[in-house]
Amino acid sequence: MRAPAHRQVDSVFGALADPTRRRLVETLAQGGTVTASGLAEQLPMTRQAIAKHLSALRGAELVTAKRVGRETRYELRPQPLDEAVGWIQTVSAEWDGRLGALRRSVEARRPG
Amino acid sequence: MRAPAHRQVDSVFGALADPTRRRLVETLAQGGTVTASGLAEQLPMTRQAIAKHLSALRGAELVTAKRVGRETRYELRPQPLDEAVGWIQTVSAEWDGRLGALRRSVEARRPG
DNA sequence: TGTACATGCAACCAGTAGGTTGCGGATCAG
DNA sequence: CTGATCCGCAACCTACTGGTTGCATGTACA
Repeated sequence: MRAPAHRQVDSVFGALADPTRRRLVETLAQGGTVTASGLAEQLPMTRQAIAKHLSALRGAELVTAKRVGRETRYELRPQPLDEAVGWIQTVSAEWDGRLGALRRSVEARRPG
Repeated sequence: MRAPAHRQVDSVFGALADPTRRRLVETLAQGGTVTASGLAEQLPMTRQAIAKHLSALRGAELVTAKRVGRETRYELRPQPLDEAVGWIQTVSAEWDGRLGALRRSVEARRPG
């Protein structure tokens, strides 16, 4: 792995920050329309706007693009989502651990 | 619950999209310095910039602010992170389910 | 071959986001 | 009281982002 995990977490959270992009991810997860034009029909914006969003998702490696004839099929690739979940769980665990330590210290201080 | 979950997911992913903000969350999770001035000393930017970021985190309810004397103590509040993880897991589950259905259909079609 | 559809690329535009500086108001220490 | 902090608010600037339009390319098909 060439790129450090930080970069990926960054691009993944960045990609997920936009509601339209999350909507696209949801649609792709459900196996919905997989071309930019098809997706554009379901949303109030241009095909090019959708294409840009798909490009961002591809940048985060959340989506793969495969050209089939004259159309481009997009497919979800959920692995990078694990990176995001991993970051969150690390932070949560650290926080919980610290809370646990605090709790123990309080109980030690007040042994009644 | 007054605010629909969508809004919260939106603000949470939005807050987490910025590297500086994630850094702040990590520091707070480790129980590090909890005032804007203190955090500013550890990062190459102004106290006001940090304050803005903390404001964004507070907007996502990822952080609570408590005034103590002349300083403001910030504390992590990890619950909203669960919303984000929930969204991701929903998407992943749908995708996996669809892949499972596809696999079953393929096997049914090719019963050798 | 000619027409219609699906893309990609580039230019352009308005709004927002991240950052800075410059205040003025509280609060603690001497 | 005075000075040193710590803070919040507001104005301002720049860069990026989300969107649009226009155009040129490539593929399907009659």
